[in-house]
Amino acid sequence: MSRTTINDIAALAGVSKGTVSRVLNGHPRVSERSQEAVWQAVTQTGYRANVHARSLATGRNNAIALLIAAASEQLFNDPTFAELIEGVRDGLLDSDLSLVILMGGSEIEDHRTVSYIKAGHVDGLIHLNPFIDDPITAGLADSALPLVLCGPRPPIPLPRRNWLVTMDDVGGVRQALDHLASRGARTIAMIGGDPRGVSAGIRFQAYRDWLGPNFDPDLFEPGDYGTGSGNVAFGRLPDRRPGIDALFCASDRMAIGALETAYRRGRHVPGDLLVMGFDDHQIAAQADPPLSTIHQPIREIGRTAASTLLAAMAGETPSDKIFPTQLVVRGSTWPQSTPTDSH
Amino acid sequence: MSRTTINDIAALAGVSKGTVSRVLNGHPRVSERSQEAVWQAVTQTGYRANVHARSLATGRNNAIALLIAAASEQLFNDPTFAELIEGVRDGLLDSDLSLVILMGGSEIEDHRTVSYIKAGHVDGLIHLNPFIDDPITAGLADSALPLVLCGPRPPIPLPRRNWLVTMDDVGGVRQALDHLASRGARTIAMIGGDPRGVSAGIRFQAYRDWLGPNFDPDLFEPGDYGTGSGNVAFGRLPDRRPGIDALFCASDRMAIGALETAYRRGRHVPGDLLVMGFDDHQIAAQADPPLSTIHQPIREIGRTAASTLLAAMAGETPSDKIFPTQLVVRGSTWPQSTPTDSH
DNA sequence: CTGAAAGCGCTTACAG
DNA sequence: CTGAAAGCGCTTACAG
Repeated sequence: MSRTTINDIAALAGVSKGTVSRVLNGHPRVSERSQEAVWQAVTQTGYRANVHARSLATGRNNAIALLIAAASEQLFNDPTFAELIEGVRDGLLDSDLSLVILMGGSEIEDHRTVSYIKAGHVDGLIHLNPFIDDPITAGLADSALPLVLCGPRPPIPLPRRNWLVTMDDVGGVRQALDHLASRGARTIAMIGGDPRGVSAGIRFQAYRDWLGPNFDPDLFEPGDYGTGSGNVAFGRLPDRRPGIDALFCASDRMAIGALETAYRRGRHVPGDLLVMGFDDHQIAAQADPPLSTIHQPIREIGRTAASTLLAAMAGETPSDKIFPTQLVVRGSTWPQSTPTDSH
Repeated sequence: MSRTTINDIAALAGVSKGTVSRVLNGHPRVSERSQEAVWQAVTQTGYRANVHARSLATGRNNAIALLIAAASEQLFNDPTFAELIEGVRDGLLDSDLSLVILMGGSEIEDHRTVSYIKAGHVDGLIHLNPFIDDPITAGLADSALPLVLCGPRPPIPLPRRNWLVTMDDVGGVRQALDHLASRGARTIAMIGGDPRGVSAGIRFQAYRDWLGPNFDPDLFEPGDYGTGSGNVAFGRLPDRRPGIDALFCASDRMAIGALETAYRRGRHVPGDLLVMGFDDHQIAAQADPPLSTIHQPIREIGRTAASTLLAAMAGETPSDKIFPTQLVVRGSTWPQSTPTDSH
């Protein structure tokens, strides 16, 4: 009934437990004979090393944590996260590290997450969406663990060893606005992202800078990246500021919400309103009309975050990675196409 | 630089490490004097016990795993999961167990998840959405760990010690269909849920049983719980089977997709089509018209799953819990209300 | 109430 | 190539 241990294997294989350990860890100088005997005993018994004993002996955990600032419904509604997580898992696939997902949100949960990490459960960290004043990140300020941020650096102290793997927010915003301008837009409004996140502020600033003297606070409405907030925001903008002929949204989902509201209000896209999203999720291509947007290589960001962390944990010194975005033009800014249901 | 250990605390407090351990674990018989000295030393140094040493000594992990069959985009689009997870976290809040989230999907990931559990990282399991032929559950068939299923029992061998915490699928379906009938529906179509999951089959069967001799395969269309699949499914149903005057969807999101398609096709809800969802998410109340639906106490299911597991881990023998559902009537089946935008 | 000691199951220099 | 032994940092009977 009691679990088989390395001693059982040693006895079965007729070697010392030191040799068992060497075989299990792929140590270079072990005789064929020993190897065979050990593997035979291992498969026969279904033996698995006790991870705690191993960690205690080596000081390593073979686990990394995926940090998520808050587990709101919004988060779970956001395809970006699903893709980012998939990417990270991809990047970990041929390491044997396990991935522990930790979420903040309430004070208790933030505290618990920080505790878990400080208790030494993991060897490295990937933070998916640091907030501006992120309590988890803040709680780790004096940690020696390597941290990879998927997003811009928040303005608070970080662990000493940290890296950035993200995409070029500012460049993406410019691509969108340049494109709208090239399509003849004169008055471009913006619906921004969740202001708790760092990138929402950066995208807003990029928009403001691009407009320069033409910037008008009435042209901007904050959102939370979700469809509903796009609906609401575009319900307000045109009343407050007439003459809007183009709309740039910080996420595809908000753009789709806005599209819906525009439709209900009888505004024709792209006929009398150009609309752009940001993300290039599946939903963008499926929208009616199909949504022009800024493509970000989310999955690759996730993968790269993982490989960067692996490198850092191996003692290398990887570099930050900022991926370029890419303009994707579809019906919502494409005057030629007249979207119809039939045909 | 090296981490403080129990020995450092013992030295600082002037007691043996046995006493330190007793204080830390709240052992009943320790002198005030020792307690104070130890806590003082602990706070002064910021000491935290090494979890691996502790686990090795006690044989316990103080961690449980939350299993998710597959991390598709659909999953992350589903508010049910967010709520369920929140509920579980709620239920764990005043234990000091940590929650490790493990996901399956590909073969590698399923294997990895099973491995992680078998390697002895956790003391208990909560499975959020067992599939009919769930590879993770199957991999754990001979496990001695307690398992709580949030959903119906899949037709494959489970760990010996398992419990169900879920809601009454069949009752919910009947409530919906009875309600539609009471509103005068004659020909009720259904859009079903993700057929990989166990409850989708049960809901379909309940629908079929309810219709009895009136059941017609052409009235049923499978979906995946997501909005898009509601759109698609309701795009097909009326063409294939004229005369449909009511639609029951296995999720609110599919119902909203169907509502959209109905709107575009000029069908008036509830005037010439009654529509019901299932879940009672926020989005149901916000839909246009507001969606009648079947309320399930998701958050409480999550909380109860956690407390049931805690009880099982403490050696008690909790009972299964099947929560009743509740009918929620709104505009989509409420003939009196004529939804309009402007008041 | 508390100390000394054994033990949890591994890994890894150290000799040979 | 390999065994014997020390050590990782805790917990917990066992005495006292």
